[in-house]
Parts: sequence; C-alpha cells; structure tokens
Amino acid sequence: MPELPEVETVRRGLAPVMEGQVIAHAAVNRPDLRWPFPPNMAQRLTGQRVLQLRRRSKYILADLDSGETLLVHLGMSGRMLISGDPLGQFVHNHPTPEKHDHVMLDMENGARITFNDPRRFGAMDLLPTAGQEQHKLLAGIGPEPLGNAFGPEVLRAAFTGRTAPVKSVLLDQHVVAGLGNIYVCETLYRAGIHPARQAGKVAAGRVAGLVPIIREVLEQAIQAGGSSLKDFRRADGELGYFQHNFDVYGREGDDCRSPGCTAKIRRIVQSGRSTFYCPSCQR
DNA sequence: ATGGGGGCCTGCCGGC
DNA sequence: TGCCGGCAGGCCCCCA
Repeated sequence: MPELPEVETVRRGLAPVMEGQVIAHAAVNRPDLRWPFPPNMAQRLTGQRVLQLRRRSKYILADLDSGETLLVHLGMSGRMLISGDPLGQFVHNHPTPEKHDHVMLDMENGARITFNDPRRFGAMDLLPTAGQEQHKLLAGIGPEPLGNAFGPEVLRAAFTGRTAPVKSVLLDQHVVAGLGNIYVCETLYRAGIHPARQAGKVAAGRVAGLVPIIREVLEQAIQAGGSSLKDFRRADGELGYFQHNFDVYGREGDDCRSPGCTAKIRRIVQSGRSTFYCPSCQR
C-alpha cells in the first residue's frame, strides 16, 4: 500500500505524539510479521524515549535513547493509528483491540500507537542507531527523491544500457527510494513516457525531465495526505485524498484527461503488476 | 549483472 | 447465500 507519500504522512501524524515521549509500555502480540521480531522487542522498547521520528524511503525510523532505532515498514496493508487523546484533538478515545493489531506502543502522554497489518507484509526490527545505514534492509537503497542527492545524473546512470522497462527501473528501490506502483504510473503519464519502453532507450532529455516530475508528484501527494484506496489511513485515522488526482492509476477504460486526447486509459501487466497508461500520450 | 517470476498473507469484489 | 478466481499500494529470493 504505502509508498513514500503515505509513509511520510504517517510519520508526520505520529511525530507530535511520539517525539520526545517515553514508551511507557510496549505490547507485542505475535512473534513475527514478514520476519521474526528481534529478540525481546517489547522489553527493548519499553521505557525508551523516542528522540526523533524519521523516514528513509518507505521505512519509518524511531531513534531511541538506548542507542537503538526502531525500524517499521508498513508493507501493503500496515497502519499505525493513534488512539487516546494526548493533545486533545483525536477522535478515537476508547480503543478496543481489533483483529491484526500486532504491536501497541503506549506513550507516557497517554497516546497509544497501534500497528495493524492484515496481510503481514510489514516488518519491524531494532538496529543500532550508529551505522544503521549498514542494516540489510537499508543498505543499497537509492537517494531520497526529495533530497539533494537525487538528480538527473542518478537516473542517467541507472537508465544507461538497461533493457528493462522504464517502469521496472523506477520501481527499483536501489535506483531511487520510495516510488511504488501508483506514483510510477502517474510519473510516467506526466512525463509522456510509455511504461514498457526500455529504460536505456529513453532520450537523455526526457530522463532528466523525470526528476522534477517525480518530485512534483510526490510533493503533491504528500500535500494531499497520501492516497487512500482500501487500506491506507493517516495516523489520525483520516483518509488521504490524492487518489482523486490520479490521471491513470485505476482508471482503465476511462478517458485520458489530457486536453484534446480521445484515447482511453489502458491497463497492462508488467512483472506481475498492473500498469496504467495512455497509449496516445505516452510513447 | 540483469530481468523475470514466485511467494509471502488476508480481505474484498464480481461472477455464477 | 456460497464458492472461486482475481486482484491489491511491497519486496526478498531464486532461477536462467
């Protein structure tokens, strides 16, 4: 589910009730998600102060004063919901544990953070804050698309000589961090690039042009609080609304929104995943 | 190295 | 109503 904008939306929602706060109690209701939890995870979380809540790619990272960092990935269906009323502004006051509530963090300020994930493609781990970039899941991830390390030369290098479809290369987290199925489709539509085109055959100017488009799509989606299809909720339980701004994703058979274009949006399957595009606007 | 496919899970929706 | 196939925002791992 969650791509960079959704994860960033969750992080922003959690930060006001988690940063600077002590985890008074952590409850872990099963031994694993996608992978086993680290040994004694509940004990290693309980009593720790959250110094900072960060995001790297699609991971949420909570630095603890124990010198460890809690890493959280939402997978396809993961949510982190706030309950309780620490700041006097949240609706969900009396939570009853629900199915698939796997981990709960009770903060000193009275907020409860519940990690719920029906499909359990999500993950949690604890890693040393120092040298965390060596962690298996973080090592080799490409630059943040909204950061200074990302630019035309990054894509140029990744695209050159590649016969894989441009869509696959943009989905590759080693190339650039945080893009998923939705935002790659939307990016390629705005760029006018056919998703099946071989990456190495995209003209240099169009490759460079992808950079500001990727940033624009992601920034607009963050501004909208992410996209809510089925599962995604912000940390306060509200829906994101960027799904109303999709040009192609999920719009198979609908009219292309480009002025003057009479084509219908198509869906194809690439590497087992749906791709939506306009056959007329994207070449 | 690179590209493609399988698999991990649950839930929902449409068709019969 | 119920069953079945297909589909879903991710990503590791294995194979050719």
